[in-house]
Amino acid sequence: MFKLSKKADYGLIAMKHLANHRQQHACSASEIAEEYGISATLMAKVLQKLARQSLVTAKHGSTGGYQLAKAPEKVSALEVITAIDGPVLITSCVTTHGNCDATERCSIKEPLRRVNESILSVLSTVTIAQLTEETPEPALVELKGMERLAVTG
Amino acid sequence: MFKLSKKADYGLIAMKHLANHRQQHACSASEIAEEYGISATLMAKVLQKLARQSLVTAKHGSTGGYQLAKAPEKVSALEVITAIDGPVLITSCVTTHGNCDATERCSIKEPLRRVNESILSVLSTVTIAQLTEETPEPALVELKGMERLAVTG
DNA sequence: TTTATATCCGACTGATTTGGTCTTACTCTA
DNA sequence: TAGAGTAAGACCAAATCAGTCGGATATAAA
Repeated sequence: MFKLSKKADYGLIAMKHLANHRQQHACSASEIAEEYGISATLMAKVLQKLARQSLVTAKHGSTGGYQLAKAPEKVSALEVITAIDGPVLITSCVTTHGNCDATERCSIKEPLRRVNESILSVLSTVTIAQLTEETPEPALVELKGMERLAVTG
Repeated sequence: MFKLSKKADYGLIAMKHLANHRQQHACSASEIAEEYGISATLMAKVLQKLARQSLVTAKHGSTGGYQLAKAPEKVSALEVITAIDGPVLITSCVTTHGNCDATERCSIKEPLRRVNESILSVLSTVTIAQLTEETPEPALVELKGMERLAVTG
């Protein structure tokens, strides 16, 4: 398939929640989990990963919880996704070091890499602050040559 | 994760191969499979799916094989991918009918749907004909507001 | 200092998906 | 008619993923 893992989903939801409660107290994992009907331990695990990548700060102790480490306008969706799922690579051929077992034979590696970069750009353009239902801007990207093709999906 | 299935990969490779041998005879599944070091039966399966979606035409008999049903400039990568893997949906929340189990609580459904559409646009812009190593155009898409953010990946 | 609360971390399990194979039937060409 | 090839579905094994559990650690309050 071609989709985010549920953990990445939860990560985005959590980040959005923290952004909304930025001014207030730190939010505990169970508090966020309860609000969206997600297992508390699973949400904790997701938040731990985000903390390890310094996207959120964890505060220990009885009044502890999580808070955003940066302003929500400074955090992209891509950062959250890679923090949880690792690097975003659309094909097995396109790895970080750029090789697959059929490097010489595979004829579409380079063009797919470019497609991959385009998708990275889309994801890095979207910030946590923009993840609201009432985003004013309807289109996030404008495609070159879009008039040639209609979106078939 | 966030990547294409190998079958979709193989589908793109096969389509590209058929595009390159367009003028010549029809290519059998085993011929393509051998060239790229892929199992023949697996490649056959992939090609069968493509044939069912009318992306390629199958010719039976001893001189049979597969041929492109349309010009390579008229077939987008998105068509090939959806033919093999089904509809492209980046999150579990974003389904074709548009619901998940936490519809009311989930606060990022609509923005993610827009991100999804952007990715669909990217994939639908790329054609089989463009899947060559020596594509003249370096950038496939141009992003609105890209100057605000650098690609972190 | 003790106790309660909360995060942290790694190991573990069960279910789902996916890559890949095999078998059988069908279709066309020579 | 025989051979080459496709068509289609069942089938298996490996990898991945969602979600859980338990213990360790750090903080705050009594």
